[in-house]
Amino acid sequence: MSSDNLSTKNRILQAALDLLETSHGKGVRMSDIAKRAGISRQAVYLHYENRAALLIAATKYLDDLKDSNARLLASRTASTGMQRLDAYIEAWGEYIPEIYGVAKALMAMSDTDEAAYAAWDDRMQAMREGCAAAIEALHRDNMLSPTFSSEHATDILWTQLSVRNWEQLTQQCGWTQAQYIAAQKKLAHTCFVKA
Amino acid sequence: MSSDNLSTKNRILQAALDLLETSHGKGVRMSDIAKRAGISRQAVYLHYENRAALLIAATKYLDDLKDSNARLLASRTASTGMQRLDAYIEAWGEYIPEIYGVAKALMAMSDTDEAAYAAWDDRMQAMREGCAAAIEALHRDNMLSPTFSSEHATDILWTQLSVRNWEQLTQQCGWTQAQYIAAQKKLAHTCFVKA
DNA sequence: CTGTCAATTGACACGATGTCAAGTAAATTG
DNA sequence: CAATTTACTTGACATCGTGTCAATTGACAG
Repeated sequence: MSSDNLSTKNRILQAALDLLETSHGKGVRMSDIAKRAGISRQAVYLHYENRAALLIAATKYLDDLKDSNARLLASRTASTGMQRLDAYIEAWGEYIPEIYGVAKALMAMSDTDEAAYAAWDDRMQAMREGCAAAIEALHRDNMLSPTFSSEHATDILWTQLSVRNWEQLTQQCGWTQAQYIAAQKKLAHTCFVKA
Repeated sequence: MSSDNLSTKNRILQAALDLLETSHGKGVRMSDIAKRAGISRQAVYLHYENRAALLIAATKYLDDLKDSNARLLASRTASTGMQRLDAYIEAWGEYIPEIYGVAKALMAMSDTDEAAYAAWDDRMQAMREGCAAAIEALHRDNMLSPTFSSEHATDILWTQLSVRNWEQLTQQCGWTQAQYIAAQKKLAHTCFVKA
């Protein structure tokens, strides 16, 4: 409860985030995190039950640091549906590289750890809400293309904006971040905006 | 070299495939595979160097079983670019659920095992060739929309048809296989075919 | 001075992969 | 038929990472 306690807890989270960012989420062990936080491996467990809990806490900590909610909600203030769609694609798209390391680690853990899966799924459902809101805004403007239902359009946009897709396009295909954002906007217009 | 040897090797692969299919690639241990193949855990290593090698062999074995190459190449015989695009989306789309289990396991291993990564990457590059060929066919028919370059269109189609996206749309969004195929075709038409 | 709290150290269990040596049983070969 | 080879078995053991436990230390607070 003391501020020392808080400080150690945060030092652990910061250590985890540093390591996950530089290693792209791969091969970061509890002992590595402890070493970087300047404490013993066992002491980490005084603050976090297990690896999954630590990773989950790290993503929440990162959200606060980067003020992600504010950034994503900002897109909701756009006046037209199209502006709103663009703003959301940009806000989320610029956010992905900042969470990529932790996200990768959390996704990898999701395969084996129930809690990690739930935590990641929760975030992705929140992200889906943003997609649904953007599609809904288009619909209200009577600008939603009849090609797909609102429901299907949301599913497609949600999938299109996944972290895995960002990874593939930027890491494997060699797109720059700017190309990624521009292409996703163009793609969404082509698919969802009435001609 | 004897047919007994071959038979055991194949029994191991078949056991692995059976288990991976029913468990969706999660939590299949060497001992599980051995048990199902009816041999001791250690004996598996007489046939396959390690888990990664076994998984890689299993995907190749599955390809042969399902005659995947023939099915994917068949799309190349379509006369128009659009037919070719549709045929490829359908052939690959129908193939995904058949390899899903092994694919999931191989993708999970790719995080830690270099050889597994190389094997999976190799398959994905081959899949990308198919996408590139379909886009190229559209281009030759002068039916490729000017929205994206051939290169970018290939990247987008390749990403759109990823196993992860299939997984998200069918498992998380609850799409049926038929809905998935239909939507992917519609999506590709909207994005890549000249209006 | 005494208790509490954060952290340390060393030891250890577990699960999974992978290795090694010795042994067996059946088929193959001289 | 006897010797050898082949495929496999068994049991033991190393390694790595996670997670736990008990005993100890050092600081700080009442």
